[in-house]
Amino acid sequence: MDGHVTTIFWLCRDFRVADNTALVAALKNGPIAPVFLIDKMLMEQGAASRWRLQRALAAFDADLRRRCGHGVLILRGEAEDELPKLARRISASAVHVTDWPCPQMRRVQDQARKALGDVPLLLHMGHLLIHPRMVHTKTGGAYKVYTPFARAVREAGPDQPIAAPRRIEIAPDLPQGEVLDNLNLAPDMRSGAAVLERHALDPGEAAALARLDDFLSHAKGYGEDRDRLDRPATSGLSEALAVGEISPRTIWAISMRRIQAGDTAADDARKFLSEVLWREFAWHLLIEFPQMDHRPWREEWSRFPWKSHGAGLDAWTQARTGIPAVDAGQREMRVTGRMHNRVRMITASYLTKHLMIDWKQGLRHFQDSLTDWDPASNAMNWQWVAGSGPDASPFFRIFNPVTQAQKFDPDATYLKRWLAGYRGSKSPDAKDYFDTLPRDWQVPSAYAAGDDAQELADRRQAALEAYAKMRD
DNA sequence: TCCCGGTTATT
DNA sequence: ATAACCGGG
Repeated sequence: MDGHVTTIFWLCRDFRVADNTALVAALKNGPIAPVFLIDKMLMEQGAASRWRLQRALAAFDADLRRRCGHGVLILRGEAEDELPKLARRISASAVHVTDWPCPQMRRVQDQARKALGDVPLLLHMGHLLIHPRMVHTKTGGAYKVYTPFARAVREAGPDQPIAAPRRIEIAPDLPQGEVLDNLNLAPDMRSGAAVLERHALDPGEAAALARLDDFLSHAKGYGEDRDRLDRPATSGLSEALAVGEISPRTIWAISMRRIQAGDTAADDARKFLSEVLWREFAWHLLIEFPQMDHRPWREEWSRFPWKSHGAGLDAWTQARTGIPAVDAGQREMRVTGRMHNRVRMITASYLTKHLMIDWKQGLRHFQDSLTDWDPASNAMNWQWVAGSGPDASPFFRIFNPVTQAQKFDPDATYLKRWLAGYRGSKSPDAKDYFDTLPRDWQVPSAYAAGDDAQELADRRQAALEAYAKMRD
């Protein structure tokens, strides 16, 4: 041993230098080969989130070049092939990976580990606030309810984030990889990248930190305003968290510091942290129950008579249900890649309860359309809305999409923003939507207030009856 | 992180 | 007349 051992730093998520335990561990013994893989798993994830991930990769690559003059080695291929090949070529002693603890990634890691043989694959958990094995009930099981889970995490106290490495040394003689500027990881994106681009938030680690700082400086009112469709009260950090441009530990530490210093609205900042804990809860559930994205968490829900396809689903995905809040939300998502959180609940409730269509169909549509797609949050929240998840709302909690809009968007600002022509709206965002439309899509010609009340009531009644029957 | 229809309290 | 509250689903 000469004291300088080359290791592979396999970048999967967590595109950042701060609080990156995999990066620090890889650098400990010598130079690194920072590698990102364009593999089957990546190309099978949703188009919008893949588009967003490419931006995260580009930002990280630029940051790395600034710091050490060398970017990320981008290889096309499967981990089980590419990692052993690279390890042999540069005589790497180990592979350190930024873990992404979802079932798809676990399969990729297992195959890579086998193929790597004597070269160990070392997982570093930077995607979560706290390791799942550190949080369990008194009887040793996983938490199944949010509130005690959140209390347990708060009491355990998340670890402090670790500093960015001072110096990043890159291994010599790396092979030639893909050229970042030539990559188009999301050629299949339905709305087209040009529209999304116009509405995109800045990618990258520095932008995420700046957004957190700015949010905490204006957090007052977040607790109530976060539900308002017409007020920009949220942190806007969901994309950055999904790709790991900022770590939940960093969010936790900075928020707590500012709460203690009296430098932010404490109750609102704490409410924000409780939302970060919902994300955490979703990941712990997915790790405990890997079938979370395709099997009902409560077994009895496999008996529910979901419809799995049909005209209702097309109307829902194509923003032509005729229900203003539902269509507006779908248009917002199509144009920006994001959807207001409450509108996610409203549209999801309408799909599962009024249309009685299987939540897995909605999960798939969101997975393909959201730039902040997160496998754990998406699965948990769909099951929550459908009624089959832990902490689930009982099925009879059916959102009324009309009264929800009246309550959380009293002046119809949000609806006018996304529905061209709605109450005379001429919003540019609403017009952007038409740029994304395939020729064969129809657009509702008008939204008449009140016409849908009876139909909503009838559909609600039908869903309640199906629920009662399921429970017999 | 609900809806709805009811009752009671407040103007 | 309407807001605020309540209980059952």
